[in-house]
Amino acid sequence: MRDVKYLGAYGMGTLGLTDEYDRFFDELSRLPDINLCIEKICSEFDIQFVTYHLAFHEGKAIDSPYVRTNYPATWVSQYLTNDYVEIDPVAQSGFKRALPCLWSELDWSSEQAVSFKDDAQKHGIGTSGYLVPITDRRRRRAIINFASPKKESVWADHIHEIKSLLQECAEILHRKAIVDLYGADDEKPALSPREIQCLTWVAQGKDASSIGLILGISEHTVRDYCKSAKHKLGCASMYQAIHKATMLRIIDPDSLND
Amino acid sequence: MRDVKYLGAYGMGTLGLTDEYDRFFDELSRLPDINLCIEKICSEFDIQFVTYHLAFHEGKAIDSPYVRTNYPATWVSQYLTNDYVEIDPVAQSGFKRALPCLWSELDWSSEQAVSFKDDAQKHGIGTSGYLVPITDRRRRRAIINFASPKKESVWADHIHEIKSLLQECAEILHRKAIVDLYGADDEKPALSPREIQCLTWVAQGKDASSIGLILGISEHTVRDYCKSAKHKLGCASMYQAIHKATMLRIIDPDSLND
DNA sequence: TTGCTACCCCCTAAATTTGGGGGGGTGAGT
DNA sequence: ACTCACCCCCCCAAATTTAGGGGGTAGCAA
Repeated sequence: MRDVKYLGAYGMGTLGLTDEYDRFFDELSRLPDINLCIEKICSEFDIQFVTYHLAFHEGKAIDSPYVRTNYPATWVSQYLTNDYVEIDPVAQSGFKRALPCLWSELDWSSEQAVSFKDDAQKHGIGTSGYLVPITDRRRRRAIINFASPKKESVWADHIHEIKSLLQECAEILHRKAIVDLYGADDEKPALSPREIQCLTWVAQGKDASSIGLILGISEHTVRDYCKSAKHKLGCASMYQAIHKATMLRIIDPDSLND
Repeated sequence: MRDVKYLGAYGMGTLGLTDEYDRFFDELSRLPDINLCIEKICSEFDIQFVTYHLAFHEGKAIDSPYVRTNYPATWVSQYLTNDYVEIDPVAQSGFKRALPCLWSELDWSSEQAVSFKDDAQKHGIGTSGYLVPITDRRRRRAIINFASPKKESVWADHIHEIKSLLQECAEILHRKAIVDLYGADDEKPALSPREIQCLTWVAQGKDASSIGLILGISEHTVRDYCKSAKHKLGCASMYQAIHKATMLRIIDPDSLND
């Protein structure tokens, strides 16, 4: 492993940090395979396991998360065939929250979470980890996890120094995954927040005037947002727009609780 | 392994066969765990691997197929982290077709399929297998696979004798999975074929009169189906009904090609 | 036989959506 | 200074949906 320097680590913001690593990130971006990226990240930052997990494929008929990891196969298999994604606090909150955090900051109190943690340890997964959630402009959600056998206190310090670097790594992984899945980086319909809100309320069964009241805007405006959303999605009717937005998971009732 | 008798196997229909196995199926149904069922099925019918795979959880935020298998962990992991579900001819056609078939009857000609098959063999999966797809009344789709290292010709004969027994096993596995996931066996909204058709066309952006033409019924009737579907789904508006039906995967554009 | 339910089919008046137009305003990026 | 995307508001005629009201059949169970 080459010598690592963490300069300007304390609250310096992204620029000071990533400048030093421009070359590293550049090389990382050029790797042909996410698995290679994962290896490179591990050796660069003294991390044991890195996992990239995209919540869903858009509109696929078969549920299959996009997962890339260097976890041992036994653990991957165990995780899948026990539906641990429903239990794992890291996945559960990771796909909801917006900010990165240490695994230790999450809620591990439930009985299920405890036995999950035990099982993870049995499979050689350390209890120290760092979670970076990503929501891109097309509302795809992914979580990137960095895991280590280090003691929590040591790990927390380590993370504190490299958190913005890991954020950058996470974003690179996500970009690569998107390219892998969809070819180009992006292009498609990106609805505005208001459009999404209106569509979501419509999908909840509200009519334009109620939505106007809820959002504190005119019902005409609500209709305008629906109209533009429909156009952006390239749909012939609002029904189709609702269907498509649901398939693309643009409509997400959870977001109404914000 | 206890002595197995396959009587009345040739075109006898289900009754003659399953009667002999009433007790076996009864015991199978009572097992507390799908994995135990899988073991029992393997030893009863001289099968190496059994896999149960439900295509999706209804309306979950995170894609996670429900999989239960006795495949080796390395293969499960490999399958997941290489998105083999997108390649595997068994999964691809299994989630579309209605009738069981031998793996050998599927299309393995593509380059991807060939390398997939090679990789499977490297992980100890034989090339002989039998696929049983299931679509239940709530339109959930599952595939159940029975795999063996036997030679194809021997395997085909073996399957020919026990196919209706395996069908029954598949259905038991599915019922157990549904109980596992949703507690009770079933209850929810079951839309009529016409209702589903209308909803699906609406979600494609068609209006009532076009749908009437397509289905060869009056546009009024189309509206009636939409109305009753909306009521069955307990929705306030058709938009909500489209959203819910999409989440529940009742709307499935694939079905329009039938 | 009755009664029930699920499916299938049609109609009309009232309400709503659609698709077109017209105005504003802000902030970010070039 | 410009464009562009977002945000916000309004109007109107035509088309569509909604929510009632009618029918009918077939199957199943009491």
